[in-house]
Amino acid sequence: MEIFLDARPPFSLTAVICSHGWVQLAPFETDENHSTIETVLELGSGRVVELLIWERAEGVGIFSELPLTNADQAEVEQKVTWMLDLEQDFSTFYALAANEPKLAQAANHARGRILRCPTLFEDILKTITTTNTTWGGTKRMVRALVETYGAALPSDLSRRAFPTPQRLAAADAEALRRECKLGYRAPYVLELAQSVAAGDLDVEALKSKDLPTTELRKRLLAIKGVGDYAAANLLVILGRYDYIPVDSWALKMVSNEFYHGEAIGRKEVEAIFQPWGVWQGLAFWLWDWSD
DNA sequence: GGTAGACCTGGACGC
DNA sequence: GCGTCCAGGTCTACC
Repeated sequence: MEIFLDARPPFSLTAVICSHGWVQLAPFETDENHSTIETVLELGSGRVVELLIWERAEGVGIFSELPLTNADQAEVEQKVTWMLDLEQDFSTFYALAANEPKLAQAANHARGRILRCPTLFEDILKTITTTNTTWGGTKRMVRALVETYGAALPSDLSRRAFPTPQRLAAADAEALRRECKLGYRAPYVLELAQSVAAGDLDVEALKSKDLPTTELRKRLLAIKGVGDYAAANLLVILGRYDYIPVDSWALKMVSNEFYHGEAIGRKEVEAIFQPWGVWQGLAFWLWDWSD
């Protein structure tokens, strides 16, 4: 069956797909032109479905081989709308960016939307697996989590959804360390999964626009394994751009672009983008570093 | 508030 | 093939 969703213009699915490396992490898949997203999703009903998302006039189409109940369809619509940030309005940022040559193409290419996972739980876990490792390591860890603990697609048992908190909560730290090569992150992942599964921590509530960014950051930092970089990365994913995710790559890029390659720290990065105010994280994210 | 050391893995390198 | 070194953020203890 097919579902159609509208997006606030300008919109480009390819721009969302290429917004960062998330599409390379299981269970996301894309085609060689980065024009579609395939993913496997475990729904609240317990059904596991495969979704194919493509761009169409004014929005996206979603294809599911399995027919969906009304409740399943509503959940798919809500999750895809969130994942692709279909309702976001970037007109204020585009007006500011038009005066900056390194950002002037943002509006023309409909850049700004950052690909999200269906749940913030998944985004947090994936962000933790990006810390203190290489991108190759991140991809291995996430693939192993999906293959070991994700629910299988009935029509193709080799394809799995990202594990729910409940599934991960039933694991033990040693197994996560051994099977998924999470290393010292294993107890952090387990603690988060168990807190969410037990209902002690409602991470999905952090998607709320009512929470001030400083409070939201405080709550993210309270999660074991989430430090300054991870919190800023998650804030950008959540559509809050007041902080810059400063990692070693950021230091290198900003140093080369603004400080003649000198050794710099987080404060120097923040000083460059501070004039962008509530948009500084997005200005940093979309900056054209190609020179 | 700032700093040092430990955490863990994989890749690069030298032997 | 083996051992060593290093890169990558966060946590904890300490000053």
